[in-house]
Amino acid sequence: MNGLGPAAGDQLRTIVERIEHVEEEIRELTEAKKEIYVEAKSNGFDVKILREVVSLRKQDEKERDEHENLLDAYLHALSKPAAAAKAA
Amino acid sequence: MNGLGPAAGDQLRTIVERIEHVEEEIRELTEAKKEIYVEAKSNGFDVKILREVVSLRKQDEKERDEHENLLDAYLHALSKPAAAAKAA
Amino acid sequence: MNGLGPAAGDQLRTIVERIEHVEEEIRELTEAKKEIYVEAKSNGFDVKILREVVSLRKQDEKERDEHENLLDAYLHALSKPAAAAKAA
Amino acid sequence: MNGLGPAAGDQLRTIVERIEHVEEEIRELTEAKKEIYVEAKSNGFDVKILREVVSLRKQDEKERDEHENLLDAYLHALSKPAAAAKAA
DNA sequence: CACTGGAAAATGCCGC
DNA sequence: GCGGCATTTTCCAGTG
Repeated sequence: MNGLGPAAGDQLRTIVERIEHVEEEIRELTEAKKEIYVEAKSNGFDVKILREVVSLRKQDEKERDEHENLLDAYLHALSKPAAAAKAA
Repeated sequence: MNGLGPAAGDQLRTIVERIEHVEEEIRELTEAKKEIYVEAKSNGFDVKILREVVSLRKQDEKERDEHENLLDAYLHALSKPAAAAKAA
Repeated sequence: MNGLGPAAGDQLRTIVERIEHVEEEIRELTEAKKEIYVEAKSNGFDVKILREVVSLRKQDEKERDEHENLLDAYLHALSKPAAAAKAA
Repeated sequence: MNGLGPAAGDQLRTIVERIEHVEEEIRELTEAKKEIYVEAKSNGFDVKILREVVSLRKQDEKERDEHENLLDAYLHALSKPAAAAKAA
């Protein structure tokens, strides 16, 4: 016995194919992204700076989220009756 | 002067938006992929092995052989008692 | 009242300091480990394979066999044309 | 030929042993850390809160660092003559 | 084409 | 003992 049921082969094939399909789409989009950068470059943009801008916008967002999380964590810890208050 | 033409701002905005859109699609597909694995798991498949299967199908035979040869060489070198591991 | 005794603050401080101290030691060792790999690499070793060797030595034979059997079962199920993959 | 020099076996063994030694030390420290938490718990502390405290102290530090980094990044991007300023 | 940093995956730990 | 979470490890795109 191997832990697989009777019709496992078919199911397995379906699953693997679905995964491979999704991965193929991801690869295509990654390629598309690369091409956008190439096109931008050919229009005179500095690719490095461009990446930096995109990255900063992501980080800004993340920063904002983390702030909220941190705040929540503190509030949560403080709402606990005991040890948290001592620690503050 | 900065080396960019007059409507560079608009162009820049468009570019950044296109990139962010593509990245969003990639995120969604990555999420979809994760869900396929979760679903597979709930159907009794071993996710780790499943990933290994998908990964193996990506490598062509030659690469696989090369990898195994290299790994064998290391293991063999390790099993030798002393400095007898000549580069055969 | 919070369920902690009077000198809980001191105790807490001590505990937190001990934990942070241990974590610092772990960080240092992790760093040392990284350096060993870097050194090995600069001596011409393939780091990826090296990691694989170390990892293989961790698994005992039994686990390795079980893993291979399971992997074989999956690959076998995949190679079958239809739903013939009975749980043997 | 396999990419390994003549005395590779000895060198390899030494490297692997050093790595395994460091990993053993890390395991011991990780164990020690776990025991500190167990001990704390037996002294009436809430382990979950304790972890939260340790983690918050780490995050606080990181947050401060990241703030500086983010600020630096912006300043850096702005000091670039062209595209960055448009993006601001 | 080797290095680096950031994303994805594996592992280990905790509470149910 | 299983699923979710945090930590660690591995992988890969991007850069010089």
